[in-house]
Amino acid sequence: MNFPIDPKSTVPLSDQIAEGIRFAVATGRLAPGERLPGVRVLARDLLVNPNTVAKVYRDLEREGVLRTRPGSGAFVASRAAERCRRASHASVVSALRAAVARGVAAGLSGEEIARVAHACLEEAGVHGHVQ
Amino acid sequence: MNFPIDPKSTVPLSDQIAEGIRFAVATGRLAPGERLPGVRVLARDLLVNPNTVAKVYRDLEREGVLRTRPGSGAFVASRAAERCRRASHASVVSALRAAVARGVAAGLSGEEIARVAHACLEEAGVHGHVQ
Amino acid sequence: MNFPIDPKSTVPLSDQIAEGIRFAVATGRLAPGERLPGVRVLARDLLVNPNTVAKVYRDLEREGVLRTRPGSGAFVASRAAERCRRASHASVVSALRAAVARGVAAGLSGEEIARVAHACLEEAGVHGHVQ
Amino acid sequence: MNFPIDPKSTVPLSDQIAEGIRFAVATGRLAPGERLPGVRVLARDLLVNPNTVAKVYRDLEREGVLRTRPGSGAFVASRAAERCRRASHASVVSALRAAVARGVAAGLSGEEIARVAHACLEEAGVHGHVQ
DNA sequence: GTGGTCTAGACCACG
DNA sequence: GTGGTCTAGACCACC
Repeated sequence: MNFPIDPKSTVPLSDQIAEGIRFAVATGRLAPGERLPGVRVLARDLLVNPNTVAKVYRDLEREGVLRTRPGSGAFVASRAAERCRRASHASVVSALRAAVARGVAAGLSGEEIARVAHACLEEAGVHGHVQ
Repeated sequence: MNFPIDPKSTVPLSDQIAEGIRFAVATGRLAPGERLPGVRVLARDLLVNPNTVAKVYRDLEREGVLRTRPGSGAFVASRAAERCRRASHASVVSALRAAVARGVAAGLSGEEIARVAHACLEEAGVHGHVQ
Repeated sequence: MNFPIDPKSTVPLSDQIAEGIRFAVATGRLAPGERLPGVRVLARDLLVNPNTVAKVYRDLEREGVLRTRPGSGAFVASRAAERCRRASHASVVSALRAAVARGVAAGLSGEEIARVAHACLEEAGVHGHVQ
Repeated sequence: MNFPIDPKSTVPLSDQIAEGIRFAVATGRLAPGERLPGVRVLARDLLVNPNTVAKVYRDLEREGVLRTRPGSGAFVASRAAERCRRASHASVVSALRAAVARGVAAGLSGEEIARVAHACLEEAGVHGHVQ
């Protein structure tokens, strides 16, 4: 349960945190049935207000990703992995689409955008090839 | 002066409009010295409140992209092109970097991310190659 | 008819120009009966829109400082000198009072304010003494 | 957080409020780290619209005088005191310089200007000596 | 017509 | 409760 949060981003903290959790579930870093850190603990880890984390847990419960049992905490729902994989993939696609669109708007050619994307991949250490 | 605005995005309208103008300047679609549409005109075009556009003009003036002369209009500053090119490029790079990071967080391999990026490029019609 | 104008000041251009004329009349640099430069001429000199100068002439006429004769220009009114002296003195006093008040608000002591005032006088080359 | 506001002045309310805050910080009446009154509270105190105060806070944040934390309030930045002292001093000097220049333009001698300045100091109760 | 400022009041995310 | 953004509409000085 360690993911980066950007308080200055325009995307709401709660959305960022929810995505972080969805991704952790999607990749198996949080297994179905596993217990999440308590609201206060996670809030302190992320330097965020407990209310914000509580809202995230509530939202994810409604989304079917978590099940919260009052008094004993929040747990990854049994069917959550597949659901999160789909959501994560869609979110990545839309982020890439937006980034590419931004490059186009900035007047970059496809080659230039591809070159930048390549650099980003290398920088991330995942070694995709962009020619 | 035609760029898309998404009122439902979490990024503020004023930021979107400012970026649209920066991009237009960066690509030369708005030349140094050229006059921008009036606050009320652009506001009507973008289906936005005049105050929002006014704020954008004011911010871009402080940023050195525009020179605004009350009573006569807002104009692209002489040194704006290079400044905007740098800003635009930086903004594209950071968007791509964030998108790739998101892909990594979602557990995608470099190849998968590259494949998606390729698809986005094709979809955008700029035909960069991502293998 | 040469006085400085600051387009970026919050005080309206027309007020600044009107004051410049009042001061010129008060000091005799514009004598009663003398003809002022034409609206367009003064506007070009001051890098200002003719409408603005026209408004100033109108205002000063209503104030009794000028008399405009359609077709032949604007002239300093006969009783204008004394009137302008009074107005100028009042304006100087209020400017000084405001400046001192600002110094007090900034937490400066009377001695510090006096020292700064002294420096300003010397800088202006009029050699008043501030101890 | 008590300073006078003049709604009839040509200088914008927001500028007046910003200066009031800068002065308070410069004189230590507002210490680094201290929390400012909420936007709505200060607005009510000054008989001004909350948006106006919000604009001031935003501008002062950009200026590095405040650090604003959405949801918890606006705070005096740690390095703000020195910055404000400089800004305040500059503002006082320029006001005095302008007032003296005005006196010179009005045809007053250095002695006359100094006498008026003296009177203003006494009137302000700070007892600087202007001879 | 232009931009600049201000008011009034709404919604949102966050503490 | 906090600040941030947006809408709606007003007045002003200037072109």
